[in-house]
Amino acid sequence: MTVRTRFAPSPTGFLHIGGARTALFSWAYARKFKGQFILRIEDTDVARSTPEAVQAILDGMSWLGLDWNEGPFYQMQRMDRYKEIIQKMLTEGHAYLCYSSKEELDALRERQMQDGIKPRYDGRWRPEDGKVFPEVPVGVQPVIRFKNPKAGLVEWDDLVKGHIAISNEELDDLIIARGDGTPTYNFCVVVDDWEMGITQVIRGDDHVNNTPRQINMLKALGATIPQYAHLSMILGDDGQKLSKRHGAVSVMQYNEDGYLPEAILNYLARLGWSHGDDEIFNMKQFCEWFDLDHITPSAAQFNTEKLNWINAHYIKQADLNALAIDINKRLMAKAIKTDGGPALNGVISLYRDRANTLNDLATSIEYFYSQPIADAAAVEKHLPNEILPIIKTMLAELSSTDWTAEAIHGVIEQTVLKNALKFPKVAMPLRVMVTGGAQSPSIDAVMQLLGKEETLKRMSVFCA
RNA sequence: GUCCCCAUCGUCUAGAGGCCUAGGACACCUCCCUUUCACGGAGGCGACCGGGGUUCGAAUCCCCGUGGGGACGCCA
Repeated sequence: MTVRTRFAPSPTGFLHIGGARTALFSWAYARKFKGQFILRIEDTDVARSTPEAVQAILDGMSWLGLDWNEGPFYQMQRMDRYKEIIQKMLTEGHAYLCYSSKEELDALRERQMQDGIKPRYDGRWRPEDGKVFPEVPVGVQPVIRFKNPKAGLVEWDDLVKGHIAISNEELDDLIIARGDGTPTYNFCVVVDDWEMGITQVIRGDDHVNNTPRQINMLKALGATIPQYAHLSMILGDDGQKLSKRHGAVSVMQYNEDGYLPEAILNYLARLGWSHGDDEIFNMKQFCEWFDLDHITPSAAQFNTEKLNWINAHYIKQADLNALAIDINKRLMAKAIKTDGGPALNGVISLYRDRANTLNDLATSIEYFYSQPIADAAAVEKHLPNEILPIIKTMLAELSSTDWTAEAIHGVIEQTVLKNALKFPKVAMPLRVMVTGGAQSPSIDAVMQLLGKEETLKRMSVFCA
C-alpha cells in the first residue's frame, strides 16, 4: 500500500516550530516511502480561522521547502460531504440529537470536577432502550453527538509511544456537529483521514486523547483505521511550554533573524529523532534515513545555541552568490547601499566563517559600505598618541603602494621592523581606524578589499 | 480531581540484557594555530530520577514511588 501522510494545521495562527517539525516528519515519511504528502487546512472553527493565517502557513511551508502532492484541501469546502455522513450516522443510530444547553453542560462539568471524577457528558439525550427523555426544549438548536461504545477497550499500537489502551468508560459522547450544523474537529479529521486514504497519521502528542474517539468513529463508519504516530512536544529554550504568550514564534521569524531553511530543517530533524551520531545532513539524506522507530517519546527542549552552530555550518557551505543576494537585501533594509562599495562576494568570503546568522554577517560587514563609528574603548586601548607619528609615516608609504594584500602586508611588516615593535602594535591601530572596532579578519585583507582611497581616507581622519 | 504519556551529561541524543569503567553533538574550560576576534585542531569537565524485583548479568525487562507533561470545549 502506498504511504499517504498529511499535515493538517488549523489556520488560527502562523506556522510555528512545533508545527514545522510535525510537517517535516510527515513529509519525510511520505518521501522515504515514495508516497504522497497531503496538506489539509482544518478551518472548521470559523470564528478563529483567517485567510492571513492560511497564507502564513503556506509561506512557512514553502520557505522550508516542504512541498505537498495533494491539496491544500479546505475542510470548509467539504461541508456537504460531512453533512451527508452525519445524516448517515444519524439514520444508522451511530449519532443522536442532544438538546442540552451550554449552561447545563458547564454546570454538569463543574459538579463532576468537584466530585473528583473525570468531567464528561452524562448521556442524558442518548437513546437507550426504555429510556424516558426530558421534554424537548423549544427554540434550542440541538447538537449532534456520536454514540460512543459504553464498554470495552480502544487500543492501538502507536508508532512512537507503543501500545496504548483506553477504556471506553473514560470516553463520552462527543459533539460531532454544533448547534448551527457545522461539524467539529474530531469528526472532520475522521472523515478526511478516511476518505483521503491516510495510512499514517503523524501529529502532535496533544492528540493522543482524541485518538480513541476517532478510532471508535472510524469503526462506526466501517473505515480502515490508519496507523498513528504521536510526536512529543517541543519546549522553549527555557524548558517552558511554548504558547502564543510564551516563546512560540513563526518559522518566518527565523528567516528574518537570519537563519537558513536548511539549518532549521536539519536542526528540527535532530530534535526528537536521531540516526546514530549523525548531526549534519541534508534533506535528501534525511528522507532516506528517516523512520518512526528512532523518534524519542519524550519532550525536547529547543536550544538556540545548537541551532546557531548548525546555521553557522550552512552559512559556510552556502552558495556565495545566493548569500550575496540575501545579505544585500538585509543591508538595504537598513538603508545601506552596497553598489559602489567593495564587491559583496569578496567581503562575504572574508566574513562568512565568523557568523552564526545572516544578520550577524550583514552587521559585521556594514563598515565596508558606511562610515563606522569608532569604538571609544578600542581607540583608547589601541591608538595611543605615541603611535600616531608612525601611522602618519605609514599613511604616506601606503599611498604609493600597489593595492594588494601582500604589498599592504609588506608595508606593515616594514613599519614593525623599523620601529622594533610587535606586529599587533601596528595592526591593531590600523584595525580600529579602518573598521571602527578591535576585531576583524586579517587587516591587510580588509584594507585591500575596502580599497585604497577609502582606507587612506579613514586613516587620515585620525592623523589630522 | 480523573485518564493518558514521559524520565541517560546544563541541552539534543546513542543505547533494543553482556560490546557501557555509558558513546556523539551543542554549550562550557584548557591548550595549539594566530595579526585582534572568530574559524579550525587537540584535550577536559559532565548523565543512566529513587526503591524494589527478574536474571549468572540491567541504562536497557517488570512493579511501586517521585518528578514532569498532556487531555478532560458546540477549539483544533
